[in-house]
Amino acid sequence: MRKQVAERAGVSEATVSRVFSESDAVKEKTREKVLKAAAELGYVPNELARQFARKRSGNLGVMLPFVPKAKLFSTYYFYEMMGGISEAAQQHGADLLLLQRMPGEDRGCGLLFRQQKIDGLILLGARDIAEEREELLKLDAEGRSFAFVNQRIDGLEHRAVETDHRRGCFLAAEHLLQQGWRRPAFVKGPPGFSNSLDRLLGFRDAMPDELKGEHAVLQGNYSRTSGLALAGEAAELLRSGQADAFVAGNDRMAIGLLQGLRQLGYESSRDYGLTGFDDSDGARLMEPTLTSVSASFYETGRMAALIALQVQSMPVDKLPVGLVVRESSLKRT
Amino acid sequence: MRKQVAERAGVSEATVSRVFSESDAVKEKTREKVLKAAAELGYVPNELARQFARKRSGNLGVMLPFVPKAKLFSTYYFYEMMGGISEAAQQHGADLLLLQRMPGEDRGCGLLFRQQKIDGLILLGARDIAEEREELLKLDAEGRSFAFVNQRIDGLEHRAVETDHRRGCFLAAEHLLQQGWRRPAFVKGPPGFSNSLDRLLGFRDAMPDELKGEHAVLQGNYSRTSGLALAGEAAELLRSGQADAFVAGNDRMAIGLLQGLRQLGYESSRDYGLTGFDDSDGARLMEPTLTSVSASFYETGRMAALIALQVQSMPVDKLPVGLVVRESSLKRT
DNA sequence: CTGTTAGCGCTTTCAC
DNA sequence: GTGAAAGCGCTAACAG
Repeated sequence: MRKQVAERAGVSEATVSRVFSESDAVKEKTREKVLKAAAELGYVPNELARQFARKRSGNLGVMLPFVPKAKLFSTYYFYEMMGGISEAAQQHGADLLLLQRMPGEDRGCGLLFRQQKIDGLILLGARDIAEEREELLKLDAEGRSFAFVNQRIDGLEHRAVETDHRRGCFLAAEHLLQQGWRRPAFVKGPPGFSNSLDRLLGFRDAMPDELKGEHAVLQGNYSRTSGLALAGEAAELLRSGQADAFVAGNDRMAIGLLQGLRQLGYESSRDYGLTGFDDSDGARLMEPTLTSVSASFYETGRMAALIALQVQSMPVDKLPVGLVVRESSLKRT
Repeated sequence: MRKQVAERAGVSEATVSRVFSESDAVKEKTREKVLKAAAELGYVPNELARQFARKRSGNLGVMLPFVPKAKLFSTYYFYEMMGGISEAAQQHGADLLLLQRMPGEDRGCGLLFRQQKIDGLILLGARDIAEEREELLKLDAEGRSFAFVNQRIDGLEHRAVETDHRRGCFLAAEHLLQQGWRRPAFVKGPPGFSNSLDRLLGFRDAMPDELKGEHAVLQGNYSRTSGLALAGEAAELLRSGQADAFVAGNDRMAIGLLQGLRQLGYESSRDYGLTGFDDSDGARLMEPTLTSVSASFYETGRMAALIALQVQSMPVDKLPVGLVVRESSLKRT
């Protein structure tokens, strides 16, 4: 096939290759002849062969955490992130290979590189547990090109792209206080994710000295269900006056909490203040609408892709966040 | 590398290949020797070379429609579908290559096959427009292995996996009538998608004879915003008695409509009945919760993948749907 | 600028 | 069962 193109154009196969690689300088005249011949014969270079010869698959792997039925991270988060990743990949001519971490066997990420299935990798649900940290450190030591998202792992700061979780929850808590709520409590995400802690720290940053050590912390797991389950505890805090508002670690928990508290007769904005985090679609759908913190996950994904594709190294700063004020946190007067 | 493994195991390279291909019969003894040698040297076959030699990339392409900022399809729909696709792919040893159709240039799907980037393809946002139909018919004629989802295209029935949209809306409309609502109206999805029409037909199926030609139809585009925008028209129908309930083509429009009507003073279940379609997360979040039709998009995706991977041909039936009754459609007495 | 010549790492006949 | 040898379709020196 390529041979015929070469013949037809009166050049060697190598020249055909050059034309399609767009790399080497080829005389414009020759170029045209080759392109014409190729068009006439309907020739398209075989990417697979090209990848093989170049020893680069051209694929950017995206590793999803194993999400059984429960969605580990909100679909909104996922979708936005993928959008950014996809854009960056497209811009740099990479294809996206979607990988899913399996429950038992974790087919080490390193394998994917050694198999040459991918040139770069983005990890989406990375946790800071020994097992995983070890694997990633090894990957880094091997010089693999990868990035992960919204997670801090000692020694791998150059591979992490993070939103400013801390500042986000700071803004949320500060806003509640400004609204006149007196004793915010925090609804925390699961351990294993550094952002669970970071968000709590941001919340604390906003507390006045007399509350610094005093506020309540409820433990959830970022799911709506966990928020729902915490409603009883939350109601007790409200009843006893230990809290009059909640900064939730994410929207899903906030939404669950709101729904649970409603069943117990408490209405946000009237009886308590509430904020979420992520500015997900759900925040807009709620009644009342949920005050939240927007973090550009699209940009986060784009950034991670750029790092994994080695077109850019880590930015110095965390990605910015913004408070989105809606009804749930406003104090009805 | 492979050579060393061969030497160390005292066999030829061909045998090493055989062991890792798991295909040819190799004496158990030899097999063990090779595996041992490979383990000691940390040898892993290069997938890229293997794919090249086999002339099969092992990739299942998933083509997403171009979704600028507005999400063409709900993220829920997408996520579920991907789950099913991913499961099937994993089960059959295929990797997922995520493709995104670009706005202007549609880099024909055929190219991906000719480049050998993919062995099979799933189209997620296929529309029945001339341009697209033509491309797909050509693809089919070329004998490419692909499948698309929730769309009917003449001559490509064997490549489509569909939910029973018609029955879904039939169930929804029937339920409203049983609840005592007298004049349901339909909120239709955008043209170009056969399911927009199918859902309308299902709705009609449920209408008693005297309403068959009489019911109102509002035109939306499957987005929440479009539902919101239709609230004025809907309110007018309610006011004039031309309608007292709405069967929406999907949840997003139903949610938008519910929100819009609320602003105008109409409450679902009290002032009108309402159903959605998709049983998305949002349906559960609403207040009141939204009655909807659940369609197993997970299964849809799985099915499509099996077809695209040629492990199975089209099932005779459309995938089943189920009514999920929640508050929005119940007549308050 | 262009042609020649080796491979890339694996699969796959075809003998033995 | 196993080995030898011929590619797969392209890239990448190296000459000229």
